[in-house]
Amino acid sequence: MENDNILKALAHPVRRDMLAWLKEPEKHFSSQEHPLDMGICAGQFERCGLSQSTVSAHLAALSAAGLVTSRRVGQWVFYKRNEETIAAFRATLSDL
Amino acid sequence: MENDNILKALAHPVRRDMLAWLKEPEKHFSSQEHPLDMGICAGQFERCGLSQSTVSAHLAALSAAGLVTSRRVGQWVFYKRNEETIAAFRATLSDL
DNA sequence: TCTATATATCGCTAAAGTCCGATATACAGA
DNA sequence: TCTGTATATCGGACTTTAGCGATATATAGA
Repeated sequence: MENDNILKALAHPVRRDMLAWLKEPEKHFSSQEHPLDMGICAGQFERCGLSQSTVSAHLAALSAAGLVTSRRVGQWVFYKRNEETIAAFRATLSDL
Repeated sequence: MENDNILKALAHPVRRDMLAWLKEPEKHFSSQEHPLDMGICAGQFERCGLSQSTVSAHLAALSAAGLVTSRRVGQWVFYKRNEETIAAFRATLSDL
């Protein structure tokens, strides 16, 4: 659990938005065809206005930091928050 | 209270070290000539191994983020943690 | 096997961040 | 006013990050 990757990942507003959206899927991704409890598929995040390749890179950064998990199902990749890592990170910030 | 500046400031290991050192001044800055409760003067942070100008820039980043306060006394500038901002930031991270 | 869709990766450019030495500014004290 | 010390700012080199379009890969379905 390296805090450095996490803090670098959080140092970008788009990635923070993505994490925040994932916190309330039913609120932000009701348009998704797939059931929300599978996670949110990557394409949904293009709503941030950036290109597909850039969105993919942001998701990869969140994933590398351990802030989200991903799972491929068919042609889609579904993302979910990784609450364990997030909670652990928050705990380390208690003694910031 | 701009979270963006704070997270960007925290996204650098040297600046996190600086903040951590300031948490226990007696532990890390016992060599300082001035009383520790005035704060820690900028030069003390050059122990990180970076140049004076770079250290000054890092301190400026921390200050711009509101994570530290600074006070000039004579030719020195003393830095202290800004616990209010830090606590408020930690609170916002509760709903990360 | 062919086509269509979703995602990842590549190659590139632009912008931002990091670092340094040199210089400027602020202050103290002679 | 002059000198010495502490800190800040400037200018430039270098690295990293962010963004894009194009292409590659993975999968589904005909």
